[in-house]
Amino acid sequence: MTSARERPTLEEVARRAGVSRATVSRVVNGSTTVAPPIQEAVRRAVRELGYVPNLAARTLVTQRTDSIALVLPETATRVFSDDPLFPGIVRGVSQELEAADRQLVLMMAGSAASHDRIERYAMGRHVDGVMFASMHGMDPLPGALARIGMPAVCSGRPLGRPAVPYVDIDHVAGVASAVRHLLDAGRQRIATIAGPQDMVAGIERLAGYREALRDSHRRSIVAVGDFTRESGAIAMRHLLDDDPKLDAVFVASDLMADGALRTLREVGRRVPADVAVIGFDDAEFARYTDPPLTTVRQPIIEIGREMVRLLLRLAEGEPVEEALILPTHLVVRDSG
Amino acid sequence: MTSARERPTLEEVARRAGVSRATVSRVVNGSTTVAPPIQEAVRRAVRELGYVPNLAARTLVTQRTDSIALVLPETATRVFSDDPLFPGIVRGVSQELEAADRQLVLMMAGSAASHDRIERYAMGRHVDGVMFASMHGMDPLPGALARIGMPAVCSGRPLGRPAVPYVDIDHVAGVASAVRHLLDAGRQRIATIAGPQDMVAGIERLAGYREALRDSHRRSIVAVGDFTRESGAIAMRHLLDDDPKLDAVFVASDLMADGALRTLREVGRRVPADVAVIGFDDAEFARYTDPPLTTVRQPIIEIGREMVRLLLRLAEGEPVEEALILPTHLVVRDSG
DNA sequence: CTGAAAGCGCTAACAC
DNA sequence: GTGTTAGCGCTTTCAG
Repeated sequence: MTSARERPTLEEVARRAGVSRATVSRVVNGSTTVAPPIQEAVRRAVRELGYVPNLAARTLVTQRTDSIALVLPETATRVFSDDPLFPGIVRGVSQELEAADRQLVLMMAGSAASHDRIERYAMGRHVDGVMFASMHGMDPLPGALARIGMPAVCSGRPLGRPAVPYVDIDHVAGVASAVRHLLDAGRQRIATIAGPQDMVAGIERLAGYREALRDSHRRSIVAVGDFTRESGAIAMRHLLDDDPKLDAVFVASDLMADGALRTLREVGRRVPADVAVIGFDDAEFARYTDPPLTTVRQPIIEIGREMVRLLLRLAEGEPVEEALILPTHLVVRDSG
Repeated sequence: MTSARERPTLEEVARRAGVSRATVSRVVNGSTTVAPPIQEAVRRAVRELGYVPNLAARTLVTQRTDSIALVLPETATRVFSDDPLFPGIVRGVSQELEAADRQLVLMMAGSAASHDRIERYAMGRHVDGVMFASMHGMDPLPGALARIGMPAVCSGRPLGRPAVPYVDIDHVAGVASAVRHLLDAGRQRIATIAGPQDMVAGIERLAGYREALRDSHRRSIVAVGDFTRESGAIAMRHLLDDDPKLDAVFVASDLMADGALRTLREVGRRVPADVAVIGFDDAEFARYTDPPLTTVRQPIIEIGREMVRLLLRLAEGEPVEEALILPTHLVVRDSG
């Protein structure tokens, strides 16, 4: 079915068209400095031979591939779970890359082995730049790439000293707006379900909560989840055990908030009458939960787009800001 | 931040280690025929210089990239929608590729421009092989790739004369088992919600339905959706308009079946008392619909894995079967 | 406007 | 075991 048919090279096209390799190269790459009749002859030869340029050869000399990687340090299962973050980032990135006529190469690194493979891939200059999203812990890869001159950017401030530019949102301000809203509504015991503490979004949102509560002299009531719906449901139970009288909970993601809502329903607490719930993300489904979720909106698609813009400028050698912090805002619905 | 720092080449490493390029190449590629002390010297030079092989150069001579593309001719939005097919395929493919230590590059082609870009990418030998899933209409790309000797496989029989090997399921048999189940339960008026008629899964499942009904001399009642939940809900309304007395419906995907369930609930029909519903896919959520969905299970992860196996053998030049048809089986739950 | 020639960085025979 | 050498297929000065 698939034969190892010899592929024609520039050389052969040139011979057939009766010109030099250089001329064929010019025509193939759309140079205008070639006489029309010759252009035509070359094009015909290309067509007849079914010539397709060898990208590796081209890359070797031009030092560019016109493709950009987006690496998600997660398993495929996780990336394709119901977490709305991944689709949002990918959509934003796709849109912007499309506009720049660059190929998006999506890579998932759920294991150490795949992380290594991606490292070789990116360090080997198989792409012109690399974007990271959903990073855990202190991944040395962005820094390593930057060190060898490979453009790299992150979504979410990298933990540790940021070695590459990043775009993130103002987590602390976002959480503050949520907590303030709860306080204004007269809530007394405000708990939180935090995200994983190896991710900056988890850490910052918890910090934001603590800070906001400290300002109003309340005590923190904390449970930690991992951004999945299930972990939210479980965390809510813990919270209820810890303080049966809590009357509000700020949840670090809508998915976890949905899980929390389920638990509250199961134990017979009314939302928002007994317990107010505020999520984070403003995921599509937050409008359809029962009751619809009050949540902190983050411009997730915009994050994807900004990453691309940053990366392309970096690749052009232009100076770029160290960080781009996008604003969030509270979307009030029925849950709190 | 990112400097265009000169990257060391084999040459420089060789000079520093006081050996030849060939020796460095051997060490880097793990050849055992190098004396241990020299190996050590080379490794040190590599480390000190931060040498990383240039993949384009390597590819140019070896003619391989160790990466494989999975192209999904859909927009990112669609790929990351709630359709469980994409995650399943990607998971199966990832697992198997991981085992083979190949890099997966995922490409989405939601527009004509991106389809073109992918064509250049694949034809240009940026990858060692290409897998296609979720194909619409008669895409010429798989055939074009095969023609230039680039290994390619599809999931789902390509429309038209298949130019490349493919793995698919036995749609007709799967549907037949569902319809037979309905018949055995004494259902009289069995309708169907078909999938899009530009996709083989849509076409075949409808054909299976027609065939099964013809055998039992019933009349067909057909509405067509596009595999989304929403289209299932709408199609169900049409069906009810067409034949208010229908007492069963075979739906070509679980997502559409879920939409149909919603419509039935809205118009006050009980499932399965008034109307039996059978879906297709055995998606995870089918267990949690109200009522839980009877459905035709297809081994979706296995499809992904088999695609990879086929592709790798193809790439090795081994002979492969034209098609691999995986079995389905009915999973009976409460809906019908 | 076109061609000749010099590599891009690497691997793989083939000598030594 | 290790080095020498000849390219892989392309772009890009530089002449003409």
